[in-house]
Amino acid sequence: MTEQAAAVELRRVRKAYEQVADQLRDAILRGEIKPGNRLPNEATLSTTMGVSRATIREALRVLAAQNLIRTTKGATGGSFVMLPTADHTSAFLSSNISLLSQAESVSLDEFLEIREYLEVPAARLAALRHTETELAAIERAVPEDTRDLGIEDQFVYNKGFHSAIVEACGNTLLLIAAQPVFSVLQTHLRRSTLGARFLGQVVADHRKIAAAIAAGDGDAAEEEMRRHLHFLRPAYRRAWREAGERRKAASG
Amino acid sequence: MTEQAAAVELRRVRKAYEQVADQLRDAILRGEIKPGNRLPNEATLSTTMGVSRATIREALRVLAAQNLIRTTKGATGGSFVMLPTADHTSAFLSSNISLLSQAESVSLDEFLEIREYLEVPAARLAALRHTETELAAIERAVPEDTRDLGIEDQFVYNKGFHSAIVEACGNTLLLIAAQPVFSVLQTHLRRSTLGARFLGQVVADHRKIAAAIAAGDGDAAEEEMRRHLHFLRPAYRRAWREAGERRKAASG
DNA sequence: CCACAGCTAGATGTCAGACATTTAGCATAG
DNA sequence: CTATGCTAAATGTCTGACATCTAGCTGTGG
Repeated sequence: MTEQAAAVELRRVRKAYEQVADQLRDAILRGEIKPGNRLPNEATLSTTMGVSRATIREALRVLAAQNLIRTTKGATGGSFVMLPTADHTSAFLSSNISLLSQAESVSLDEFLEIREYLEVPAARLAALRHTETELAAIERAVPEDTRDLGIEDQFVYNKGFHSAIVEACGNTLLLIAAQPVFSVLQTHLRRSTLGARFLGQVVADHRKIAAAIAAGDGDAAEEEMRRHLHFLRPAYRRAWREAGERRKAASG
Repeated sequence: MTEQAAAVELRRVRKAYEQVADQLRDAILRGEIKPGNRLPNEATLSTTMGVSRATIREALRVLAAQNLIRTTKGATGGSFVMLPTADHTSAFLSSNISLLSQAESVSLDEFLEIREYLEVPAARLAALRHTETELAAIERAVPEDTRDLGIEDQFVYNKGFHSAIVEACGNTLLLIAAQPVFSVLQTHLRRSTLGARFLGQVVADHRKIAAAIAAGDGDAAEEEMRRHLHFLRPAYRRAWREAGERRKAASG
């Protein structure tokens, strides 16, 4: 038997760059290196940790991809600890759930469902807590007249409107969660063809929601947003179905 | 003057490894390389993209950090496209919002607020849609008798209970969003001291919620969960305040 | 015919050293 | 005083070599 050695408590070898990344990440997470501080330069890290500069660099790329550091060139350059922003987090989340949806491990209903759980409260909170600036942004995101707008412009307004609301709700976490959901839904809708009637109704809904928010009427904002989201559902279902067919055609 | 060249439309140089990472990411996101497929090996990528292997490797580390690929050694090894799982996404989100909270750019109220928006609907959905297995998991996560449980055990049950519910709600996106919020709140609570009365009430609440879910009563589950979360608030506020003081003491 | 040890090919992991490039600040000439 | 150019310090990139891991093949003894 060769298995007697099993008692010696052996772990899988962790790759050197993973260990380096882990150590640095822990130091950052524990606050030993604070946001804005510079890490030791690559040569120093290399000698103190006993690995080559190439290994150090691979570890730094990992941390950079996680938005924990940012690296710049030049005499005053180096790797600086950075706080991940809401935008970073949203962007990452967005690409991840986009992949999940592509792989059909998340259904359209799940997207629609959680969107309602996030944006309906967001509309209420926006009505109750919005600042002047935020309200102005919301109203600016509703076009005056839709007739001379191209389809692309409509999408821009659309995105701007929903962004403005979740930003006005005063809850960063809600913002982080809601943006990616909306963004994934939109990329699907974008490939579908939409009628003028539909687009007109969207703008009309937006106008009603904006009015409720401006009036500070949380109940109305909530209700209008809920109706709006329900109104959108058939369009999303159609777009989703079409996307599924495209995918099937491409792979078959 | 040396500024006349401004007309030539120059862009900031993107680092080579970023360009490589972007190209590969796009190919993956567009579905040109499907989950499970293997990327060309590093040497091949190196020659076809016209950069050194070191550069390729740095790009691969970036993609790996974003859970888009996984790299293994050996003859049949290489870099394989991988679907990010809900767990991966949750874990990343968790570390990001943990940092945001440390930096005090997200307040406790925001955490409590969004937790309610996520877990209250989750309780309702769990009541309406749970499977046998999921219900069993929920009930297993409520201890029969709390008297012989250590504080650590209570935390384990606690975490298990909330996990079981969001898993039973049948919405992966809700799961992805709710887990990190809960997890960050718990790490704060864990460093606080909690009385036996408090812990007893927590278990009693959990039992009521579990009963409502078992009965398939969505309204009751929703209401009990809301009451439970409101009951918890003072404890979180105290824990959060203590954490703030600890931080201040450490830095001052 | 089977089990097993060892070999081998193919891939990633790591190292060392060199050179290129960028950037800020300093020194210097006009 | 200003503009120019030099220099130091850091990251960015390349090259080539060697180490290590892993699956599968291969040959051999039972």
